[in-house]
Amino acid sequence: MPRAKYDRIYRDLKEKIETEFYAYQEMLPSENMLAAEYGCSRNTVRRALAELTAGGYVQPMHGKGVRNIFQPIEQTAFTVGGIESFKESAQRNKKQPFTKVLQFAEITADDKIEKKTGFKRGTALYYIQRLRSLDGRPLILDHNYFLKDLTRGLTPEIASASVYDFLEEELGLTITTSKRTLTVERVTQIDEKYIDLKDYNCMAVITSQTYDDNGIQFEYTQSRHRPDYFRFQDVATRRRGGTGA
Amino acid sequence: MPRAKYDRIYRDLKEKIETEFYAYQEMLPSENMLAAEYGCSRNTVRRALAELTAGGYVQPMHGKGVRNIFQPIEQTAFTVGGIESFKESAQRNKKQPFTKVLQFAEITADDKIEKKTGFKRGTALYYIQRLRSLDGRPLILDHNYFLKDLTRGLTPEIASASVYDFLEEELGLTITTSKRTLTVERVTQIDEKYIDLKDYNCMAVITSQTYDDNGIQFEYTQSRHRPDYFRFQDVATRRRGGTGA
DNA sequence: GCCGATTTGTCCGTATGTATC
DNA sequence: CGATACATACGGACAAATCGG
Repeated sequence: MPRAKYDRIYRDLKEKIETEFYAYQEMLPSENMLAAEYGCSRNTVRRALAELTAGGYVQPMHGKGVRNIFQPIEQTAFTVGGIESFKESAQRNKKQPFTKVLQFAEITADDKIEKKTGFKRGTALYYIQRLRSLDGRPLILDHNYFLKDLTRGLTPEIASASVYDFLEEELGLTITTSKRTLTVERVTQIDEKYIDLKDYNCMAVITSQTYDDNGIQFEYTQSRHRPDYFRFQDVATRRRGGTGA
Repeated sequence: MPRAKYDRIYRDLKEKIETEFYAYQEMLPSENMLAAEYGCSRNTVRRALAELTAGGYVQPMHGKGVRNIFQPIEQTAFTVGGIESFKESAQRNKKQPFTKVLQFAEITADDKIEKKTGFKRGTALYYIQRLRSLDGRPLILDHNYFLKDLTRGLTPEIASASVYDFLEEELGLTITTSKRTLTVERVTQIDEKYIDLKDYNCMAVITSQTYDDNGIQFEYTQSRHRPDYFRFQDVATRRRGGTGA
């Protein structure tokens, strides 16, 4: 698939920022310069810059220019960022991933599951429980609920490889947005059974509802991380007034 | 301050979504309809919709329309979202805030502080330690480092009221972006001294570097939350290919 | 302080592509 | 196939902020 022009510009600038072609705190060329350089309109450059801004790479300053504010981070822990499969995250963190499927079942949502996951009572689901290891060390316990209608054909084999690869490449599902909530919860017996927690008595927990490009929620996941190997990153921009986002 | 047109449209649509004028999973009017309705160009509508999309309110579907995917969340814990002062967060969570200043000092950054906060050695800083309570219950311990150059005039009195109000309204500072990292850390003696942790032996920790509109980092904060009253929310959108953001 | 050049911010109208129905 | 809807891209206009002379 040929990429959109703004996306190529975005990637090119991102690369230049990450490799410090532009230094930290340095000004990028003006929008007009970039437009000339890339042979496109100013609007197209602005679109690429907007995405860099949202990602915390640059900071536009009215009347002055656009400043590079990207600083590389040290990667000691397992860093969670955008919507990624475990395999992709492991790759980005340069760790060897391994997945063990602990449970694989087809279930029907009851009232309790509806309240928890958002799937209506009576909906057919796959329920998967997996233990994730990085460099041989078990760190994450995943509980997944997948909407069977949209993920038909899931098997334990796929669950131990990559569900997202299967959904996107085999089923042609387009994963779009994910609403995530991060909390800290007490360890459960299952946590203790599979993960070496030292003396920690709690886990970092990410619960997420993920939607496809039709706006249909096809996944609910609770991902329980060993606390000392967990790190979540985020860039926020300030919105004044209103009720707040 | 007169608001931009796209911002008024954004707020209006957000309001209509939150009050369920548009039902969950309902289609919004088409972009052309909205443009006609608001008396603006389609581009302006698209800008408002883009922000709603980024906030997880709607999901645009190529060739079909724009779907409302907003679901209100229950607010049992203290929910952290965008860049907000403690006062603003408390308001949004409908709790009574109270702040006790435990320490207030003017310091100079040394190597250790530089490594931790990103402020260069030799930089003049304010260091503030505060205990935050909601509805009379102490829940959060904040350690702030403010760049003195940009926050001159800070006092313990301001620290117990609202630093952000002071910075924005008195000093005219414009707070723009914040890079945040979320981890789970062991409790410290200070945590235990001020916060009733039951038998929890860890805290939810948000560290953030905050920038003004000149791209200057003026704040480094470590915010330590009692785990059972902590909740962090986020909406992510999927980016395929590349190295991943 | 003023003026003009530069730069980002907002908004418009239009054209074309692509997906859905 | 045609109508509708979102996606991308262009070019232009003007506003607002900044900076140098």
